Amino acid sequence: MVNVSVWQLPQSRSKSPPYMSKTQISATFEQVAILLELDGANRFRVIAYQNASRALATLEEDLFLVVKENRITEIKGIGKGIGGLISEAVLNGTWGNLGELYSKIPHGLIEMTGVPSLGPKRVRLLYEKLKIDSLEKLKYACKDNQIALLQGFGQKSQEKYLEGIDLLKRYQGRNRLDVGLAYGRALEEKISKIPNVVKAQLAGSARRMKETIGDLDIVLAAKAEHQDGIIQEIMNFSGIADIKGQGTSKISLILEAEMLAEPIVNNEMDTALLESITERSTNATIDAQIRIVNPEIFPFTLAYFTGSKEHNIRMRQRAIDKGLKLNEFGLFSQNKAEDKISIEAVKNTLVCSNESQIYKNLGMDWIPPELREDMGEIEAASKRNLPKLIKLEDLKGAFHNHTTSSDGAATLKEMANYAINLGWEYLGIADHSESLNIGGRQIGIPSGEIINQSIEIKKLNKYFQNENINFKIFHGSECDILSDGKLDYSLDLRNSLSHVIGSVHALGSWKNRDESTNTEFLIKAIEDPTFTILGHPTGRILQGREGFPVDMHAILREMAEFNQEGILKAVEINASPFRLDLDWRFCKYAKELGVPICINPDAHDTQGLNDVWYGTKIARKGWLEDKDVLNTKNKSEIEILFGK
DNA sequence: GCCGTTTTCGGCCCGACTGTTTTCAGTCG
Repeated sequence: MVNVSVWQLPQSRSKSPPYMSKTQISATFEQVAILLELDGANRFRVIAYQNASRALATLEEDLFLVVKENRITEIKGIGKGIGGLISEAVLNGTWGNLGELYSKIPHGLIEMTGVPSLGPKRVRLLYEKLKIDSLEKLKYACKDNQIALLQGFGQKSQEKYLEGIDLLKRYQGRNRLDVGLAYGRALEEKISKIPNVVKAQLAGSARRMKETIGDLDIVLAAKAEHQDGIIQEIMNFSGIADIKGQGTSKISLILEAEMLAEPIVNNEMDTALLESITERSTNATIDAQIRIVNPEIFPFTLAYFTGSKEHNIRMRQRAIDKGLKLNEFGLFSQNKAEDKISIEAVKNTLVCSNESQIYKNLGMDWIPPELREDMGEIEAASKRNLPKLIKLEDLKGAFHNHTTSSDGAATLKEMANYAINLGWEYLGIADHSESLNIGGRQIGIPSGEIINQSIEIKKLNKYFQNENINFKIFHGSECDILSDGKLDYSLDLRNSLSHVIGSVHALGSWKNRDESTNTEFLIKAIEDPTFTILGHPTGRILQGREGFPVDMHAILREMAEFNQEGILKAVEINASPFRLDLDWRFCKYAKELGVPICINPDAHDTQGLNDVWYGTKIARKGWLEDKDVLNTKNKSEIEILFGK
């Protein structure tokens, strides 16, 4: 979850405790886990740091408070050792003896583990035996035939590493959800068309709708006698950059852009997904794993490879508690499963023809894939208490959209017509405010000109009324939150609008300040009486740039207080697949606090309105139901809320 | 390094595939 880019221990800029934020400590522990692995540490110690990192990232409470009250080891996954480190980081701003680990491991080893089939153990061995501590040195050693001569290595490993170094340059790491889905659906469809394929379905993080996708997992069901032939057909697909591995039950491929050559025909997906395909650099690649199983095993394999890993661990534990054993081949009674692993064991499985029966056998409701992150869904499904997740059809409009008056490509009228065709009851227009400049060019609407937009909107609304069209345009603004937390435009102007979406655009000063200062300024903006919705709360661009540091839990708590007093302060899920900000991990907390969430496409053209598809998926991932989302309300309800 | 209603030790999810071995360790998901 944490983007690891700088390999050093954070230094505090604060003059008094808390010296470190939970985000900083969480990111540090993720790095520590990697360094420990390279150091040859016990693998469970590595896992302990990974778990602690995750526990901190999902901690809703104020960390400083937890540390002060000596409750740090009450958090599951944090014991005496790691708890001590956390307290020290928060109260003193120091990191115990972690500094030793950081200076001991050459950081070049980290990028070496990125080479396919080269892991921490072998990287360490290469470093110890040949003093290789960078990709360059590795490349040289391969060409110089040094690797093949090493004990435990050979000619094939050497060739693989050399190839891997080149592939690494084309590999972009994770991919945005839209890009991952485009590749995933393309491969899924191609495989489905092969004769004798009973079923092929995308699993993994793409099925769980994670905001970024590492690699693709596809589960393929076919009768045993057809499997070899099908594997051969897949290997002959165009658009395969490399074959990483191939067995009787699994193929591991690297896909390249040619995979997308044939258009996807899929009635569920919208144009936004198809558009994303063309935006993709043609030289980039994505990894894909295909599992081939007999049809009766399919639901188990699908569930297993949908994950997440954390969800699966809990599921297996639950099976054990019930005297059963769950794996990717079936659900067995413990005694019958003895000594029978893998495909042989299937003869003893409890028959489940779909995923829902697997959950049922474990005394649970079927869990939608988006929720399978071990964020409380196991408990909820056991108590038959899962949320009734929001659907795309529940949306009645959206509030954050642009027109040609600022940096949009479509006119007010074009945007409105498209929204009407989507079946919406309203469209909120929120063009940029006066201060927004990009590259010296003014993007936002000058305060003197906003009246023109207002007149045009009133005219259109009158027309809709006269023609008996149940549709209204709400005139808002995406108003810049300036670096000191003040809002752009005059108070009078903001008061004249139906809604004010406060967004940070000039990220510079926000990225250079610490978390608590940013949180303070953002709260100041939210407190402004004209402020309605917080736009793209951190300013992140997925796979592009990190957002500015801010304590989102604290922000949401602040917004909750206003809502308790009946004053609307909502937070947006920016539905653009480039952003998906608010992060879904905060949605459940917002929901529990009663802070309304708004799924906003931030559309800059008519097609952009379709991005609410992604926003809805992310909202589902964040446990949201229709009642938690502001833009599921109908037109008249919104008129009352906005007072316009 | 964490955890505990078989609790202070001995587990911690586990199977496929690969290459280098001649029975297995490392990597990956």
